[in-house]
Amino acid sequence: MARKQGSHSGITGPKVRAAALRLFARDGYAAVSMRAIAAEVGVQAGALYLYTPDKQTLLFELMKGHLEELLAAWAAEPKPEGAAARLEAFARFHIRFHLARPEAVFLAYMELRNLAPANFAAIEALRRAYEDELAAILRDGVAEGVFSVPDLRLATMAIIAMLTGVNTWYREGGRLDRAAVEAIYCDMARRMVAC
Amino acid sequence: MARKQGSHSGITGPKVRAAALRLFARDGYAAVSMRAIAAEVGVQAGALYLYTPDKQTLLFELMKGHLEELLAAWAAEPKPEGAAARLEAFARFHIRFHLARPEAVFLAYMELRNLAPANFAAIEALRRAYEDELAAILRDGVAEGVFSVPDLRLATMAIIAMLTGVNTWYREGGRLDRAAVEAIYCDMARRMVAC
DNA sequence: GTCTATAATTAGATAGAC
DNA sequence: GTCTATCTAATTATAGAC
Repeated sequence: MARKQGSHSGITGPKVRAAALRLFARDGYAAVSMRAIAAEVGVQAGALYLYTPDKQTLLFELMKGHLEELLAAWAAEPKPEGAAARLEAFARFHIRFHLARPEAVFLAYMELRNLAPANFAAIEALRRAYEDELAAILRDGVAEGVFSVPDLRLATMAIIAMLTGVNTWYREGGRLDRAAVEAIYCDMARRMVAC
Repeated sequence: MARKQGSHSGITGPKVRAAALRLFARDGYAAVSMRAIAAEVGVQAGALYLYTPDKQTLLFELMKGHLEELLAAWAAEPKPEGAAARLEAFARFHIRFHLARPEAVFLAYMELRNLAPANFAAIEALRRAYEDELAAILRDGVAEGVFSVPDLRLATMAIIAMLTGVNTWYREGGRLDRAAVEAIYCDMARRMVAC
């Protein structure tokens, strides 16, 4: 019987996370067995527990990693002068970042209910921090007199929902490329809050 | 041993669907066992199979029923003259209908991947029919010269994503009541497509 | 670091009593 | 119409060999 043994080490950990992300996104956390993840990686189920204490932690680490990467990437973006330009930068960044990792985005939205309470709280805090970035841009725009926003929090939620919605229908090789989609959504976001 | 027997008939069927809806929405289709549904109804697992051939059909019927109800309710709405007024009617209807049944809405968005292929196709057709209702309003508005829409399909998806997003954050007894939320989102939708 | 084997539990669905 | 009992298969996680 073929028995793979020896040192593949150093890469199995990332492979486990990649396989879990792919399968969780495709079939849902509850529907994916540890055996299925192991098969995707090419090891036996027992070996997974060298890389994660349990299935729940695997899910949490994936979601946490995604949101931390999102916040870090936005922090690293150049921030132009003026709220209008910063809103455009945010909209374009959001679409670009989210279209580049559809599986992680899907997971972060769909599997919140499968998080243990403490893990859920941590994820919600990260999400809220990201929303606050957009809220700050809108607040600045109102202060500058370039935006008209009836309700700051609702406008924030509306724009994020609108932008994230791209992931539900965008397909590579479709009618519009990413740049065109970015431009059109940018325009719609600007209109929503323009004076 | 207490053994409930006799004719509770005529109400168990609806109770099964209601229990399945509640549990599927809360825990996810894959995480809910037939035993859990039975316990919620107050019967044993075997009894469920008098009301559904299997778990998959139970999910499909819930989603199909929700979307058919959505289409029928919109068809029954009064349609004012003019695309601008019809857009307002659509936005208000969408928020009102969706906030009234958060569990069914959640299910219809989250459990698409757990549908068998044929069932998925049927659900997608119903969803597309609903999207087409909004697309027709936007097209009429462009023809009337009251809307400016860079891309009809993207504007349709953007408005629906924005409106449906209300369900993710709205809580009864929160800062704004439903009427206020309707009004603000209506305003944002109008701005998005206004000339 | 990975395997095999296994414990303890639970799943969807069916059969037959009442 | 519902219950009890059961079949078959799959689940998470652990123990110990190598």
